[in-house]
Amino acid sequence: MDKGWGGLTTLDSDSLGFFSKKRTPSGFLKLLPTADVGSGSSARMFSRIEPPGNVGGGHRTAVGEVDFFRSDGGIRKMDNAEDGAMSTVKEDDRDVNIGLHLVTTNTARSDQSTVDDALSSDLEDKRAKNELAQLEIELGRMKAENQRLREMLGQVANNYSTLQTHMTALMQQQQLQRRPSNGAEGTRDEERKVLTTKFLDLAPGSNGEGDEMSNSSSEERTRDGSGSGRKDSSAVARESKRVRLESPDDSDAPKLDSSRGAVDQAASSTEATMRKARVSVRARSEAPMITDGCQWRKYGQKMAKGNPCPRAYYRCTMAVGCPVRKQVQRCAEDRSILITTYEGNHNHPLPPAAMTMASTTSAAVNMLLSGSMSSSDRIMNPTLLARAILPCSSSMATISASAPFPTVTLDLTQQAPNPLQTQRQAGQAHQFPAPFPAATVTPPGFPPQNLPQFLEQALYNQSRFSSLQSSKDSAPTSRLVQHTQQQPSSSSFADTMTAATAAITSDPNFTAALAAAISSIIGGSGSTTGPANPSDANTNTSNGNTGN
DNA sequence: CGGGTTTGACCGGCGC
DNA sequence: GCGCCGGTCAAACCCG
Repeated sequence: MDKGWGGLTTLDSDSLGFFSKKRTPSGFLKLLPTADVGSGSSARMFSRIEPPGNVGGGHRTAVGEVDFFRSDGGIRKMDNAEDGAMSTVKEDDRDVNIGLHLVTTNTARSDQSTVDDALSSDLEDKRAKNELAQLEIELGRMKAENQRLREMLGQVANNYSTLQTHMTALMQQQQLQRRPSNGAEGTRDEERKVLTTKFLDLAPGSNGEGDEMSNSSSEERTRDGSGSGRKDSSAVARESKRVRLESPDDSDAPKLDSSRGAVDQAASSTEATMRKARVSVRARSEAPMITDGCQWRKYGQKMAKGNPCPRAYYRCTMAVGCPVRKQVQRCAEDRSILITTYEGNHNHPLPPAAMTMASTTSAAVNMLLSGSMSSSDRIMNPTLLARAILPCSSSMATISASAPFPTVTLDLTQQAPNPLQTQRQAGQAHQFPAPFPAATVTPPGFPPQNLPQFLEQALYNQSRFSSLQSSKDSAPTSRLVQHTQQQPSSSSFADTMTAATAAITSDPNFTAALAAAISSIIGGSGSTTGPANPSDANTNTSNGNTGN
């Protein structure tokens, strides 16, 4: 099972947990393939659990002790149902979504005992083979179903993320309008005007231009390059040409939810700019590449001028024709800092683990690159932007004017000034609604309910880092989890934020995890999927790079 | 054997 | 026009 599916794996494991016991005190239980009950329903995962001896279907089953069966109307319990294991998955000629029969095999039948003894060895072999075959079949079916559920959940998360992005942007805008202007801000207005003009020159078409964009990413790219009047780089020009050749209609790429319609339209104005813009994430990490939930294939490496460390080029391989590229390079001044620059827009769903943080951070990215946040605030209030991106961190977001593309730099390497200030900032920050539905299953071994779920997810990512490290470093590195577990269950959101901030700033790996989460959404306001690259395993960073 | 990485070659933009 | 530079390609290589 894919390990990169943090959120979904937990969901699956939870769902499967009930089915995971293959034995009862009295005998085997088996998962059998679901009968053909159609497709498209997440509830159609398992059909029945049956004793191995009944595989052939002709074996009379003992009295069933418990027999849950869910038809369209719900679950009913059939006590002492005879022949329960072979109960059809149809009921009243209607397909049944889930049938779960728990039938024990502890009753020996005296009338068949002699025959059974004589044929016991053959039967055992056949049973073993049948069981193996059935398990393999079921495994395959479950994998397929699992994948389908993941896609569905990813789509739901996508839709949720997009909606939340817009809502957060609106909230941010309202807060800005309500904020009374003081003297200090007045002095900054002049700077704002200058830099606003500068930024607008860098990122044209953030509002009206995108409305005319087509749905084709390649077309958007091409038109973006030529229509803006700016001279685009050759890379983008060739890129658009190649993308058009590789996937002229994106038919190969997994489609997002077809019902996105309105949301897509609302977001289309920002996507064009986001696709052109780059987002650079600076994070301390000893690993060669931060884990961001996507799969990347390295396609080149160059020595960049002015940096003794090579720059590696990656492209997203989670979907055919995904245009997203990223560059990974260490900072020349501080080689413990990993600079990851993302470009492009995913054309496939994002993994839920990344989507959780993504839904939080995409708001700021959208604010930065769309018109929902005024340009002046984008430029001159990086702290606000950073808080929008990471409400609990002291990260800074800056915009580079010298880069060929508008480049947002998220610096996750800086430390929180002090706890009080952090708390105050956290209090001012929006209380983002949990980006994931409350029904999301908490990952195993994870702090329960109280922590805001995006932090929870981030911590879960961190736990993944830790688990990866644990192969090298035997000491469990669940420091952050311990921090959060120390929080009183009734603590307020701000208190939790403060503690989380302390945890964040004290652990470089967590910084990297946050960077990874952020980066997973960069270039895509929507979407994607996939296991983390196994090679992305972070190395041990317990050397205290953050200087704490 | 398939997929990922490495690495030299190639291409286009840009500055002089 | 030339050289530098960033970015990409693709054959060779590596690895599980």
